[in-house]
Amino acid sequence: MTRKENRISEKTIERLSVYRRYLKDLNKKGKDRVYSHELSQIVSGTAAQVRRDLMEVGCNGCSSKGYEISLLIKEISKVLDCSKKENIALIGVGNLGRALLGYFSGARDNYDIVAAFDNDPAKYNRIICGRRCYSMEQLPNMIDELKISTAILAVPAESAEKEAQNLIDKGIKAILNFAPRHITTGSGVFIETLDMTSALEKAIYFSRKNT
Amino acid sequence: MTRKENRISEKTIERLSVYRRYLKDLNKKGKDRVYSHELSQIVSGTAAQVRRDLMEVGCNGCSSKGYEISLLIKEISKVLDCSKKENIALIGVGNLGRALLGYFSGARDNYDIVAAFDNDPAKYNRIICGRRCYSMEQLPNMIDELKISTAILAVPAESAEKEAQNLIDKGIKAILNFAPRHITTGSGVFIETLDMTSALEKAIYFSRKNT
DNA sequence: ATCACGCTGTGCAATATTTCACAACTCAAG
DNA sequence: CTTGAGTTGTGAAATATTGCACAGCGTGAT
Ligand SMILES: NC(=O)c1ccc[n+]([C@@H]2O[C@H](COP(=O)([O-])OP(=O)(O)OC[C@H]3O[C@@H](n4cnc5c(N)ncnc54)[C@H](O)[C@@H]3O)[C@@H](O)[C@H]2O)c1
Ligand SMILES: NC(=O)c1ccc[n+]([C@@H]2O[C@H](COP(=O)([O-])OP(=O)(O)OC[C@H]3O[C@@H](n4cnc5c(N)ncnc54)[C@H](O)[C@@H]3O)[C@@H](O)[C@H]2O)c1
Repeated sequence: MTRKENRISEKTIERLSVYRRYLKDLNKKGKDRVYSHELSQIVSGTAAQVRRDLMEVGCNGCSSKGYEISLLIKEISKVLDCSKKENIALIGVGNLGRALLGYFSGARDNYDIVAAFDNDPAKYNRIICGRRCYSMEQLPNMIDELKISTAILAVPAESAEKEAQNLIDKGIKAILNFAPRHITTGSGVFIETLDMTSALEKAIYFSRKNT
Repeated sequence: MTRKENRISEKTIERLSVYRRYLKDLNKKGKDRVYSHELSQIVSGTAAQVRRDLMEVGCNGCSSKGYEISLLIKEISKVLDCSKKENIALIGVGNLGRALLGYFSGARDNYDIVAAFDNDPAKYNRIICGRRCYSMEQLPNMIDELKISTAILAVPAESAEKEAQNLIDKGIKAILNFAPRHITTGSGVFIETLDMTSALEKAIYFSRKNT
């Protein structure tokens, strides 16, 4: 029994999130069982890959009848979710930040953007999309008070590294970064950068290269 | 000499885009040469990987002096860019769409969101972030007229598949999709889905699992 | 009861991607 | 000129990820 636990890969975690969202949809539509080949279509993979992913959450499938949807949702959630609702902080309430705030605050079961932060005094104490915008000075207190461990970073590229380091210093454990900057971290903090520009340039490239 | 050309991988294309952005920054700062190990830091890879990526664009490095930045930018651009400026369409001018429009229209060298489309009549003909919003009926004409081959899709999840198919039917060759839906396509159309929700859920998951 | 069918779980093969490691090269200093 | 430090280009190894294929099982039809 080494220290190296059964670690689920990043790719699998992403797919589990996608499966769950789809399963919740199916559930609402009244469906109660699903086959691996149905799930495979929504992630453009194979049925085998789906079954492998689902094995990671403690394999519930039954031959010939597929997987029970509500059970699957429960098992995936047991892996993805914390026991209590997760509090998220948004840093940078600009054009993108506001859209994210409107999208992610409230309405989700397992997490919620509970506070927004900006360094523009004009925004302090304003309520934006139902959430109050605080000054950066209030960040440490709020992190402690609300037990925030994950942050969304939507500040300009120039400030991204500085603010990321700031977040890490204050105890944040994961950052979803929208600034087009790679963020280096020695610590065990998880950083996911969603780089829309490179995604768009990739799309443009393949618009010419495919078929 | 088979039909199977020297195809550059998706991952490499993404990194080339990131390198180029960084190189342009360095260039502005007056730097004129760069080593592979410097570039490796901004993509959290190894120097060897960077050198491999750069070989794909026609290896320009010189031992002991590294790569010449302006040449590298030129060579990467030769791979990533089309000869003329690429015209992009935005479908869905909601909260996210407006942010994207503000961010991606104008100011870029090699591409530009030139037109926005929505199915909400209240938005028709309004100028948003400097770009006119058209009705969906005008899409085919604009695609032909402006030779648009890449589109950004920012419509609600329920409409995403339908509108994607619509785009494909009208001749679009690549789609950057922000709706949390997988889009299936038999044809050779390139589809990149940026799923912010699964990215956030991944971050939340690893906020607990790291270290 | 039996059989055929279709699905799951999984060992193993196949790919894809990354890293290692080193020969070859450049340059500056002595 | 020679040496040494430092870098590139790249074959080969190492990993990571995916796909194949089949045994085994549950189900419904006969
Ligand atoms: N808008 C988009 O669609 C889009 C697309 C791709 C990438 N991005 C990236 O997302 C980030 C945000 O983009 P945006 O369009 O919302 O920019 P924005 O300029 O509209 O908003 C930035 C916000 O961050 C605040 N801010 C600046 N420095 C700060 C700091 N040090 N601490 C806290 N807050 C700070 C500003 O006051 C402002 O409210 C940028 O890095 C941008 O490159 C945006
Ligand atoms: N806002 C965010 O930060 C965010 C984050 C993650 C994902 N998304 C996804 O991005 C997409 C857009 O999000 P949003 O917040 O901008 O939504 P939104 O409701 O603000 O905007 C949607 C826009 O699309 C238009 N529209 C609807 N159906 C259309 C159709 N068939 N053809 C053309 N236009 C149509 C609407 O009129 C509206 O203007 C959604 O799929 C959402 O799930 C958004």
